[in-house]
Amino acid sequence: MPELPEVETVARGLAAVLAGRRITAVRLGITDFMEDPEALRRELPGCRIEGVQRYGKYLLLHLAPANGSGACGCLLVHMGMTGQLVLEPAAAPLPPHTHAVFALDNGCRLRYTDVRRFGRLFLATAEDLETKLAPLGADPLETSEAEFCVRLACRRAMIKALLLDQHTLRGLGNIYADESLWHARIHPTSPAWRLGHKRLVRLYRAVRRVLRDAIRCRGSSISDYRDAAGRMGSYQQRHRVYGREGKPCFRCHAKIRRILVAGRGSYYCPRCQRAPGISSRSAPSVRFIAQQGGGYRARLRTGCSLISGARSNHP
DNA sequence: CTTACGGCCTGGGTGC
DNA sequence: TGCACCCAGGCCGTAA
Repeated sequence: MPELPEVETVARGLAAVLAGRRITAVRLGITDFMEDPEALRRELPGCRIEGVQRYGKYLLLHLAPANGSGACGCLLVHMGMTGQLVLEPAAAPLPPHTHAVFALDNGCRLRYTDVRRFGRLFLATAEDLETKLAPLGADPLETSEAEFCVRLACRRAMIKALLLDQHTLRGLGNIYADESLWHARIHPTSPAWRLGHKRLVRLYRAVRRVLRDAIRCRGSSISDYRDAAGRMGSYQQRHRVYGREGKPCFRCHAKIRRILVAGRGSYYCPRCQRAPGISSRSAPSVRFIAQQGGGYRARLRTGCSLISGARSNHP
């Protein structure tokens, strides 16, 4: 399940090798998950790959047109749950469920393999790119503590749902949301606005630490994930809660639980991550907000308006 | 507008 | 052996 760290790992792996390469041929298999397969077949051959970029969970291959004329395009790849984008010698045998093969001018090929076909392949114009990417929220690794808090502090939804919501923050998925909440000792069903500034800061730091560590480990390989060279990541060995139902918490040895939050299986420690509203001692609640006085709320208000203004000028 | 929820995509794994 | 069913995660439409 490629989330931010996995897509970042793939993007880095591809950027090193793909920059400057030309696509010589395109071969497609099952195309029902591509928006316009004909456009891929028609437009891609001859294109030069200018660069590779990650945006949330999207991978962007920036393209220069075949003969130097015409509009620049961008191949947008979302790897869904089981997508793999792998660069390998053209002679390697193609694994099952390979649905797109891009031959390159250096004898290598880039293949897209996806068992579930929950991924997306899309040839985008600058305009398409704007439509797709502008609504996405902030990148947790490029966001300041203040902006992170402002985006969440005025929301009434459950914190786990918000971490998963790509319009609030881009790049987090189920694994890293759960891991971050464990590190920050926050219960997944806590309403965001009840967390208070202190916990939001803790969450901000946890999210960034988890994502950075996961990138360092080249991502988590739960089932299908492989990097651009076809290698597994190793962050699954560092998972503290994800997939560990019934096993002891690394901090307190309580049994990890699994509940459904926002329709997703969510793992947490019932002792370290207290349910909201149960312990009046630890709940931030109304008293906390009252203590902060108008200053805190005023900062939220101005912050919110700043954000909504800044939202429209994404790349 | 915000939030909650259900359904959809697909096929591997499980249990009978 | 075969079959039905559950589930994964992102995203979208709908309803409150």
